Amino acid sequence: MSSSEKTRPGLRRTRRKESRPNELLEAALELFVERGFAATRLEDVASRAGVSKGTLYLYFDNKEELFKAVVRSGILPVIEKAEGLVGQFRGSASELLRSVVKGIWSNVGDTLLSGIPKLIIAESGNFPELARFYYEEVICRGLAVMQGILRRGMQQGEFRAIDAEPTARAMMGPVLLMMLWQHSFRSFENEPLRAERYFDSYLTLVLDGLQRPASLDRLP
Amino acid sequence: MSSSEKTRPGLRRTRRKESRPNELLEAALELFVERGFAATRLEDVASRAGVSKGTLYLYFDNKEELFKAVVRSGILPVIEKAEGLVGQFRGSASELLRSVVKGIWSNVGDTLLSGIPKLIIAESGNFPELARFYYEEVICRGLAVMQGILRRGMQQGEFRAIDAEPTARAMMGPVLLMMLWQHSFRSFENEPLRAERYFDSYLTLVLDGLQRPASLDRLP
DNA sequence: TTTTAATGACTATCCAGTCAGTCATTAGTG
DNA sequence: CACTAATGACTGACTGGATAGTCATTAAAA
Repeated sequence: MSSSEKTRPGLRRTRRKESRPNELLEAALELFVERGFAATRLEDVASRAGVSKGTLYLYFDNKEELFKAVVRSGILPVIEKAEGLVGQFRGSASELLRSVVKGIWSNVGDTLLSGIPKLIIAESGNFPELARFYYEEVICRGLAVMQGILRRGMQQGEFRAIDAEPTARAMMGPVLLMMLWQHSFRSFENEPLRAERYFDSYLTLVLDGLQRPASLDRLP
Repeated sequence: MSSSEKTRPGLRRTRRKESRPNELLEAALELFVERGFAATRLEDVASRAGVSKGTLYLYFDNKEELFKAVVRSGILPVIEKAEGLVGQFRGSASELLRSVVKGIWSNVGDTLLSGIPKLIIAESGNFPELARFYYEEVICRGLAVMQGILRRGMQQGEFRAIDAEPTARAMMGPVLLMMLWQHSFRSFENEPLRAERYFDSYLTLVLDGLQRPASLDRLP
């Protein structure tokens, strides 16, 4: 369960004040996602970033602050990007939904950042302030984006009248599931389900639904 | 972060060999879900169950075995129940889907057991064998149940032709999301979204889809 | 030469797991 | 039925190992 990390090759004791924080954040994200907050040793984080433990403490006050910095620095840029995309989009709500879902996947899901939701879920009990931060700055804003798409579709007569708030939340479920899957079960699958096939099915499901339209019964 | 648990009122040192394991399992589930595996102190588990730490070791070999027992004992009965329900159900696939989703919610989601998925997700990196067990005995069987419903609906001409494998997985997303939500974000909501409204919207979404049927355009 | 980034040995604490001893219960005896 | 011996469920102080966080020292850069 615990073993010291390999030291990244390179000169020891070089002074690189500017790049240390990001390197430490990346190493910390990797290990926190893999092992969780409590089970991650700061010595391993440091050595994965190619420095000693003392150096880590030059840049972060303590383990908890490092953890918060990992979450904050990783996730805010993404949500801002998504909000921008929706604001400037011209086209049908269905197309917008498609491109937002695929955008989330390519910017987060397919990335180390997909581990952040896992971390927040795992540690929400131990870091309620952090969970609240994530709730307000990521989840609420993310759900607002999704609700905006649904409302736009309804206004344009493209979508049925649905209850936007719970529907938006439900629609994030399959996206979250795929992110968590990456980190928990992907290695057990014989042939991992490709993201493209998954999201195509998901989009077909929510756009067209399962039930055959009654009118089809009249055809031969 | 760590404080000793309140001792449950009652006589100390009563001999209750039969009921200890379940009481310990329940206390352990509560604390593991709240704090995660590594951050849970066995002394707290024991004291929440009203015994001393030594007693815990009479019934479980070590912390890891306790953790595995929590997962195994909590989740297997549920999946077996779901499989039974599907086997004997007579009625439309839509009705079956409704009753399976609501059954999962009332038997797991609304229960402490909803913390088990959270635990597995959080600790899959530290307990790969346990994650594999869960993958094979719960997830695969659960997805098979869902695929069975979809295939039944397609055979009966009730559902469109869809790609059952990824669709089944996507359909579990909103259910999982709601379970995780309970444990991570519910306390932050001003007025928590009621499960009934959520699942009604979810079922409407997947059964009817978002897009208005073209035929509606002909109506006034 | 001065400044300061980087180091790693050190300390203080925390907790999983142990075990010698305690006492509630019950089987055995008169 | 009353009394005692034997059992084993239960306890909690203790130990050994691990690791978060510190700080005097080292050496790269300016």
